[in-house]
Amino acid sequence: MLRSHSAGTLRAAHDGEQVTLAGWVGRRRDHGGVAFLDLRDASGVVQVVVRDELLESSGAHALRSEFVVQVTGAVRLRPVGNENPALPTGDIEVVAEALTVLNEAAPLPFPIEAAGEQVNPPGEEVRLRHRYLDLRRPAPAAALRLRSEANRVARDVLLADGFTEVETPTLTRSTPEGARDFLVPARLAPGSWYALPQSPQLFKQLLMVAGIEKYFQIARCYRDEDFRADRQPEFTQLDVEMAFVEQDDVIALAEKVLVGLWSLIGYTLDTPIPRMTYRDAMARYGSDKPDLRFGVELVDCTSYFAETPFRVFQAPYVGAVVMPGGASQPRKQLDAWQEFAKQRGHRGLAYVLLGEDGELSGPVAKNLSETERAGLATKVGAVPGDCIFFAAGAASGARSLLGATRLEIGKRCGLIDESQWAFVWVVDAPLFEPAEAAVAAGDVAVGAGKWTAVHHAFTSPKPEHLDTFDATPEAPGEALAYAYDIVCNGNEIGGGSIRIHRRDVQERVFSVMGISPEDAQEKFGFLLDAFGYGAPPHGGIAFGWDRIVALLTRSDSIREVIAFPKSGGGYDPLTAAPAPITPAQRAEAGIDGPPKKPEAPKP
RNA sequence: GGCCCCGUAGCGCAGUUGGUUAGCGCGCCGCCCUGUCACGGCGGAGGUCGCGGGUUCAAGUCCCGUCGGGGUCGCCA
Repeated sequence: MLRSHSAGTLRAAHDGEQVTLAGWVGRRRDHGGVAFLDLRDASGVVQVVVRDELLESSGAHALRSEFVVQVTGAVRLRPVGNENPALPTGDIEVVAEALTVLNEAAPLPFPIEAAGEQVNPPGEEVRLRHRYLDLRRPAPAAALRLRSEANRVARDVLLADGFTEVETPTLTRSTPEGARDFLVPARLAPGSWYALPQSPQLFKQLLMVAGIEKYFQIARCYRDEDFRADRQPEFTQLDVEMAFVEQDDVIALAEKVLVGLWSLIGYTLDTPIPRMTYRDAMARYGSDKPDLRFGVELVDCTSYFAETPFRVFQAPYVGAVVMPGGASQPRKQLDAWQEFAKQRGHRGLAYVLLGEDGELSGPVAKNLSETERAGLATKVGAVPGDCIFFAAGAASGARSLLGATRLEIGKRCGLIDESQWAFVWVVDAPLFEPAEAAVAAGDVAVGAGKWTAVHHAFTSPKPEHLDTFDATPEAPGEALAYAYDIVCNGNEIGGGSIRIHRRDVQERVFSVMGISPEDAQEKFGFLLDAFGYGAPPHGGIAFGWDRIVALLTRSDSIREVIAFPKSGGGYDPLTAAPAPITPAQRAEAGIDGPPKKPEAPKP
C-alpha cells in the first residue's frame, strides 16, 4: 500500500502517530514560509502542513489542484485556537516530513470543491463530459456510495428471506411488450436481430416455472424511447418474483425492502403502507401516482351541475380543485393557467374567483345559475380569497388536467413539505383499457383487439374476475388487475402484479387483446409452452432503482445517481457514443443480411 | 414530432431603448506572504458572444434558419 491511513479517518486520538497518506491536493494555502494543503482521498480531507524546512526541497510551492501526492509525517494536534470545527479532522493536522508527487494534473475544466457548499456549481453538460472529475466532488460521490448501500440492503433483505439472485440474458428476443426495443445485429445469423430486454419479465416468469420460487436481480433494462428528467435509455430495476404468493405476500416483502432502504437515510418507514384503489386515486387526486404530501383534493361536481345552464359544464364529468388564496392572482397568472391547460391538450381551465367578500367573479361565474353560485363555495370547500378551477368533459381527461393543476397548486402555494415521505400502494387498477382510447392517445396497441393491457399482457385478473373478464364484449372494461404500484411523493417507484400462470387464461387474455393463437405462439410461444408444464401461481414486483436512489439522495434527476449517464438524445457526452461504425464493421455485423422469414421458437 | 427556456473567457454569470475599447467573481500564469482553512496582496494572460443568413450607418442585443443543452406534452412501467 502506498499509504498507512485514510485521510478522513484521522482524529485527535492519532496524535503523535507517524502516517503516510496518499490522495489529491484540494485547496492549498501557501503563505510563503509555511503552506497548508487539503489532502483529499475517498475517506475525506485532512490538512497537511508543509513547514519551511521542507518547502523548497519538496516542491510544495509548485503543487497545484488535483496533483496526486504521497505525504509522510506525524499527526499532531493543531495549535490551540487553530482547530477547524467544520472539519471532522479539524482537531489535527499532518506535519509533512516527505512529500512525493505521484502524478500531476492539468488545469481543471471546473473546480472540485472538497468541503463546504459550492457557490456556483458547474453546469450538467460539462460535469458529464468530465464525469470522472465530477465524481471527485463530495455530493456526487456520496450519491454513488448510497446507491451501493441500497444494493447491499436489497441483497441483505432478500437473501435473508431465501431469495436467489439470478442473472438473465441481455441479448434476447424482441417481444412486443410496451416500449421500442434496442436491437443488436446477429453476426452469425445475418438479417436476424437480438433485442435488449425492456425488463426481465418473461425470464423471471420462466424461472418461476423452473421452480426457483424466490428470484431477484438488480437488472439493467433497455427502452428506446424519448427522454425525460426521470428516464434513461438504460436503467435499473430491482426485479423480484415469487411463486405460490398472493398480492399481500408481495406487498409485505416489498415493504421490508423499502423499510431497509429508507433506514439508510435515518428514516423509519411505518408499515403497513396505506393502500388506495386506483379508482380513488383518480377520483381524489387525478393521478394513478398521487402525491400525498398535501391535500387539495379534486371535488366531483358532476351531479352538482346536473341542471346547469352553462354549456361547458353539461358534460359527463365536471370536477373542481381549489387553489388557496388564488383569487388574488393577477390576470396574467390566470392566463398562464390557460396556457398550462392548452399545453396538456385541453381547451382551457375554467375558474371562478371567490372574493374576500364572498362574491364570485371570473368569466365562468356569470354563466352559473343562482343556486349553483350560492352553494358553490361550500360544495368545493373554498373559502373567501380562493380560486376554484374546473375541468369538464370525459372523466379521464378532465381528471388528469385537474390532477396536473393540483400538483402545480401544491408547488406554487408551497404546500409540499419537502422533508416528508408519503408512501401509498395504488391497487385495483383496471386490467384493460379500450384500444380506441389507447389509439387516440397515440398508443401502439398490442394486437388488433378492442382492448389493450393497462399493465402488461401477463397480469392476472383479480380472482373474482377470472371467470368473467371475457364473458361479454363489455366485460373486459370491468375487470380489475391483480396489480399494485408503490408510490412515494408522487413518484411511481415500483409496480408489480400477480401473473397469469395458466395457459388457458393467458390465451383468453391474448384473445381479448385481439392476439390470435398463432400470433401468440409466434411471439410468446416459449412462455405459453412453459405454462403447459406445471407453472406455479406466481407474482412479483419491480422497483425503479434509479428513481428510488434519486429520492434517497434528494436528487432532482436520476442522472445524479447513475455513474455515467447519457444526456438528451441518448448521447454520452463522455465517450461520445453512439458513434458511426466502419464499413468493415457494418459488413461483418450482419445488419444488411437478408431477413429470414420469422420462425416460432421451438419448444 | 409539438411547445417553452437557455447558449457571452476554462467554470458560474452580467451586459440598458441596438451605439463606439464586451464586463464581474472564481479558476489559470508570474511575483510576494510563517497559522491559513472560500487565506491574503500586487501584476498578467485569456472572447469566431454556439453556427449560418438577414435588417441597420451600427447587432452579444432585433428577425429567420440551424446545431447543442434543459424542461414539458406526445411516447414510455
